[in-house]
Amino acid sequence: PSAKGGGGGDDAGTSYGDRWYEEVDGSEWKRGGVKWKTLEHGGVMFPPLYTPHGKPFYYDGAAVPLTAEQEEVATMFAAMRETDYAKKETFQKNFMEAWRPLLKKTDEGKPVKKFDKCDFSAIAAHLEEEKARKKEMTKEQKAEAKKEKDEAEAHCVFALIDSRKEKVGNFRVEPPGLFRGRGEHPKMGKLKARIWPEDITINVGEGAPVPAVPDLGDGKRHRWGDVVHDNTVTWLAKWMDSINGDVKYVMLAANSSWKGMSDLAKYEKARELKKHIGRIRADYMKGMKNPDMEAQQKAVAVYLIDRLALRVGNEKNTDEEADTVGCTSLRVEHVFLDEGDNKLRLKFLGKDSIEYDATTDIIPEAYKALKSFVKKKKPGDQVFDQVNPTELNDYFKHFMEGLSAKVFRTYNASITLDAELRKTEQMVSARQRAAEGDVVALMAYYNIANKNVAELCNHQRATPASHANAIAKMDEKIETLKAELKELKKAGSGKVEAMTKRISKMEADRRNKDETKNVSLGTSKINYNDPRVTVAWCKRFEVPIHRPFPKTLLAKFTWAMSVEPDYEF
DNA sequence: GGCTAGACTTGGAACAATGTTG
DNA sequence: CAACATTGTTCCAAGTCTAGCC
Repeated sequence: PSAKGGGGGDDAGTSYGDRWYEEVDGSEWKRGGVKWKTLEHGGVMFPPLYTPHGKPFYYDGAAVPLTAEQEEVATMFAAMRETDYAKKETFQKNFMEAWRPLLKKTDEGKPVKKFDKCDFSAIAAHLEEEKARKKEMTKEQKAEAKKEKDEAEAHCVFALIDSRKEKVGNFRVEPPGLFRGRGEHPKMGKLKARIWPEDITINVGEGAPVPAVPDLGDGKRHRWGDVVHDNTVTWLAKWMDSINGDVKYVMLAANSSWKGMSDLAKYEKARELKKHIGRIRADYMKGMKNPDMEAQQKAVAVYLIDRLALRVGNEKNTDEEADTVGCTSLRVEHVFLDEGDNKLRLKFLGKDSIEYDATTDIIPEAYKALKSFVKKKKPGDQVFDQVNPTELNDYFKHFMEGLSAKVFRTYNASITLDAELRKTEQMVSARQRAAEGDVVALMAYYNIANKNVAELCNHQRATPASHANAIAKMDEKIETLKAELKELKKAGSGKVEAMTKRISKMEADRRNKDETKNVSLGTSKINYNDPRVTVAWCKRFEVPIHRPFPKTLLAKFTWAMSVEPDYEF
């Protein structure tokens, strides 16, 4: 039970209204603290039960009749036939292993065992047809279908929490399917089981009505697995995932007050780090000179987390999960120290199996220390064998309450954005403003600042499918404009200057598009950049807030809108 | 103390809606 | 107005981190 700070009486901190951000400052948002007094909601929506299509499946050239249960899983695979997953051996193997027990129930004499002899093409063709039929629906039909869906879900969309109406995020229970792990995930292709009401725990206020168990259409009367009244958590429902055994939660949407308060608390914590970062940096500089190996490793690990914005790198089980690493789990094979004096190259797969590959100038002390850490070790050995995330996070607590490794990422991202945006006057020329218009020129610069943060955090994406095409089109356009320019020059036209500008703008756009083809800008905007930095900047430069923050982000960040123009992270 | 269940944030891709263009 | 591109939303996987168990 957390006492409300700032004179709110001895009640738990849940008495704020819709505009909670005018009343609280984020400091009362505590893990394990009381989150609500009353909680009422409509429960969850289940995916429809499987309807068999009866299309044939062939094994070794012959049609094999499938039961509904068998066909359902075959159809899951058929739907993924053209994806990269379906071509991977691990996926095929896990899929067959999941499918076999179902097939076993009926196959006599002609067991379906070898993946290579399976032919899903008729089922795949059927799925294509269905897709085409859906596409051919008229506008009216589509609208009608959407209306029906919305009506069926309406009771789940909002929750009533301490008299506030709050949007629920993911009230749809995940449908069964073939697990799509990222990277080389050992479990890819396994069957993710269907979730039934009996698997679900509902969390609801003590006096509130328990949400009705929906009729699934299977003629059975279902019940919730459990109903609890836990006011120290923010989830409305949960169930256990059959792939990894971890818990999946139904929580509120990003624009809810709970997420907002938590967000505010997160950024305030990161700002708090500003006051302590000097001491922390001084301490790791000292630590690198400490003859004790453990002290040295801790110092260098913190240095990398701070300067390279690495994640802490918790332990992973490579039999059950993809082999990815973070700072403390780096292995010798990921570290290259032969790229020049005091140059560190790190090449490893991080979260989501996204590759980190960058060479950074580091301080000589860290370079020297790293050399000693990898000495006499095998490629598969840990670089930081004497430190682990728990120890690091305990150590951080000596400097600041609540400080943990991830705070450094938030801190570095937000402070970078703030610093970059402070250079706006110098970076956006009057000429550019005149040529492109103020808002366009300013937003181009904002996006560069945003891109710098994304690169700091190594937020990458696959090149969009349309990229090459789009670039080719732009090139073509540039060529035409250049030809036009030539004509204008020849004619001694007054439009030469305007055309030159137009071309350079176009070329800048092209360059920008190409340079950001592999950069994912959204993640830093949504999770790392203190929104108040952006809001204040918009106010200072008279940029409409919807330019950097489209509708959903605006809703997510309502708490940040009233910040003063001179706000500093 | 070490371990892990549990809760919550972070993450890219897939999908849907909307905007642009020919 | 269809085809395509872009932007916005949903999905659900994959991290972090600590309370509380032994």
